[in-house]
Amino acid sequence: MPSAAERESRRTAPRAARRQQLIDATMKCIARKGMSSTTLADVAKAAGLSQGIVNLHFDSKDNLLSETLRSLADEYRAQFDKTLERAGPHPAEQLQALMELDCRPSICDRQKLALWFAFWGEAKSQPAYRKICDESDQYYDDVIEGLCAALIADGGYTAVSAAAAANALTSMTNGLWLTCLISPQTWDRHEAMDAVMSYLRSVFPKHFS
Amino acid sequence: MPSAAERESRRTAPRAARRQQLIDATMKCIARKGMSSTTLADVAKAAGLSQGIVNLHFDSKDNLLSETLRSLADEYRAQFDKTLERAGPHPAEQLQALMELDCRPSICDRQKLALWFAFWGEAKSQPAYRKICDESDQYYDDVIEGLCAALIADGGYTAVSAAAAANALTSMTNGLWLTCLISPQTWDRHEAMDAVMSYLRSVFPKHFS
Amino acid sequence: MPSAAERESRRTAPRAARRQQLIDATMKCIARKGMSSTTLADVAKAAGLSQGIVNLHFDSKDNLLSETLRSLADEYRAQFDKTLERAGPHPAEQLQALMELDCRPSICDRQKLALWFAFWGEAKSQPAYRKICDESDQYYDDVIEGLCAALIADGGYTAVSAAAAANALTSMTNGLWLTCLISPQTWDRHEAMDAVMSYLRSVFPKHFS
Amino acid sequence: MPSAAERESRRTAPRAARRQQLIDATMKCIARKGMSSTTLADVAKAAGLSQGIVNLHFDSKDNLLSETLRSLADEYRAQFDKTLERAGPHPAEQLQALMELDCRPSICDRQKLALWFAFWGEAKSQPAYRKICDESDQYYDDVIEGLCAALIADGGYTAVSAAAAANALTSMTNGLWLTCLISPQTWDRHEAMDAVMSYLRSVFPKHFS
DNA sequence: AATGAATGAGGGTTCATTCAT
DNA sequence: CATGAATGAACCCTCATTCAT
Repeated sequence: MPSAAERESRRTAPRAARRQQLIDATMKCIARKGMSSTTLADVAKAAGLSQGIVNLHFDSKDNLLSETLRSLADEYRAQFDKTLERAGPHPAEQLQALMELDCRPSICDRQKLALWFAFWGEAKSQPAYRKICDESDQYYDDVIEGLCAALIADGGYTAVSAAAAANALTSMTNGLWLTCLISPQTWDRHEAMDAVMSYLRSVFPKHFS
Repeated sequence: MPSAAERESRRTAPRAARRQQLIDATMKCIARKGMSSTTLADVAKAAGLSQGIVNLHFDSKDNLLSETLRSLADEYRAQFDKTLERAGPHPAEQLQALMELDCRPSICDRQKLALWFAFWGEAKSQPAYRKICDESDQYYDDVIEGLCAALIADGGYTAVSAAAAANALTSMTNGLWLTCLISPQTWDRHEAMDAVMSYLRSVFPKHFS
Repeated sequence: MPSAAERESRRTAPRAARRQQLIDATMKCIARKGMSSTTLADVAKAAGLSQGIVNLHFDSKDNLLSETLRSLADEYRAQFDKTLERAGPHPAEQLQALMELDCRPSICDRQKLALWFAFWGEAKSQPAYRKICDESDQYYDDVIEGLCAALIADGGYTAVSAAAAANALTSMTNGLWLTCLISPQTWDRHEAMDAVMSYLRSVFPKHFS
Repeated sequence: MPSAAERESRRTAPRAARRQQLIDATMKCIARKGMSSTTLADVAKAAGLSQGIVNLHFDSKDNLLSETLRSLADEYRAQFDKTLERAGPHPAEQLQALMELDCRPSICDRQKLALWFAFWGEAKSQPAYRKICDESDQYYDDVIEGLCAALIADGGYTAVSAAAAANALTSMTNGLWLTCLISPQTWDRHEAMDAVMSYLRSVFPKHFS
């Protein structure tokens, strides 16, 4: 006889699993067909489930999409934090590791990027999306600006402020993603990383030789 | 009484004028409601015309959207070329002028950016959009890489290739646009320009003091 | 200076010509695309004229279609009467001539038959069509029944009434048209005429050896 | 409580039942309003169901119409075969039974005939319709020609070929239907049958006294 | 008399949502 | 929980009709 905890988990764990299964299916559909062509029927079929399943678990399509974006954002954040944690202790190492993360295939593949841009494309008119993105972005900016500030303090650089450097770096990775999405055939992972490193070398020459 | 030329234009020009009127209305709608919520009825109403007008002039919604993107791209290109032409003769001046263009209100306002991101969001699944974007992007890359190459040759810089610099610069402006779209309250035109200039100063110190 | 009659004809004759031109175009369209797919734009284009022309000359589509049917019916009637007139004096000759008319290419071609069946297909729900058809049909039946009666009187046939024979004959030609329309590849003009003649020979053996 | 078979049929049979229900509604609408005035909204309302139901079960209006014609053709064929089967063993009996079938109210009523002519009216421009009609017609022709051949062999008739007789007979019934549709007030079931019998008596006098 | 741009009602179709099973 | 048939609002698109030129 299952314990109360077991019963609880048996009731909730599958529920969470179903939700994730549907979110995964949603991601696949949006990446493949685009946001405006993705229907709940597509999602259900991609998940191998029945028509009404989405409304059962997410109440509405809007909600499913928001949760999908949140899942996408959480996934990125987890990788961000793990990368930061596993990098060496020095700010330069950490900064480089974060830049490399954004060029790594697990982040920078057209499937994933299509998702990000799909949501960004609706962000202006969907405050809910903007809010989800904004929360994390704020955090990333703070972290990167902190790392830049540490390098500036350490190296005695005077040509650039921490804010400007952080701004430039995060913009650069976002912009590189766009090229990867629009012109995949001219895009090259190493050239992208080169561009970022060229900035780091120029701005923080003592740390990135 | 209209001249022959006027009479001629009255028969032909209105056609182009109507199309532009509808494209403008489409832009307004997409910026306001998002791509997936924009209906032909919205567009017609925004243009102050009747339901069937769009299909009369564009045959299909798909075509209207493609033409809208093309118009958006043409408009940017016109500004790009004009900026290049009006800038001083020196590559450094031209490069800075182009970077400033991307931060200027006529380009970098949330209305316009929402449009760009709306189309980029569908680009993966709509090859037609990708193609339109790609054509111009190729050209911009070539121009900017050429300017960077000129600076490198002139200044004897060795730390960076022209390709990497161009890549970094265009990515940066694209990325700055995203911040402007997503986090308008934390976005600042001068900080954005600062970030770009910090890169130029670092990479081409002799030209951007 | 034109006389009143000339002025009149100048004003009306072109008008009649335009109407016939549009009716001809309508026939072509219905035969080619079917009644339910024929639009006024199709008709105007087939006539080499402009969009609004039909409503100018016929007020409405319904009216154009009715007039087209009337024109079709008139054309058949003219041929019917001419055939009757040109046939020899004997009822048997006249009857055979009329039967041959219905198998002649000028009547029995798929283009024309498609028109007839298109109107018959709408006849149940369009009393106007039924009325137009009915008027002539009445007349044809009378003529043919009269000829049959003459033959019966002349030949002393007792096996069949004039009404039944007329009924059988007109039905047969109508039915042969259907085969021509539906199964054109198995249809043969001479076999069709054979079938009709087989009836005439059997019923009126003294007249059709 | 439903048996397993009933439960099974409740999941599958309703699907076929719904389709037939919609086909019946379509027939009613076409007979009443004509083919070109029949909308899916009409059909749905006639079936007592909702707007989207037709596309749910038939995917498109075109498909619904084709299936309706097929149903109409199948229904006729079933009656044809049943008539053949229930008639006596002699070819003459069978032939007469088939001719009587075509004059029987279950076949030859204006509702049904309106349907047939509606489809024939579009047959020229809709090969799909022509194909459906053609298939069965081929079969009917073969059967009737076979019966005529048997009679000719049996009676030693020389005046007519089996093909011509079959051709004449089927044409006649089709033609009689047209009169029933167009001139219902002058149409008489017995006169129609008389016309057919007059042919049979004349051509096959030994079998139809 | 003729044009053809414009209208807007109404068509077929899609799809988020509901609900009986 | 899950299904999938059913709904009906709203979409894109067509087209008969109007009207300024």
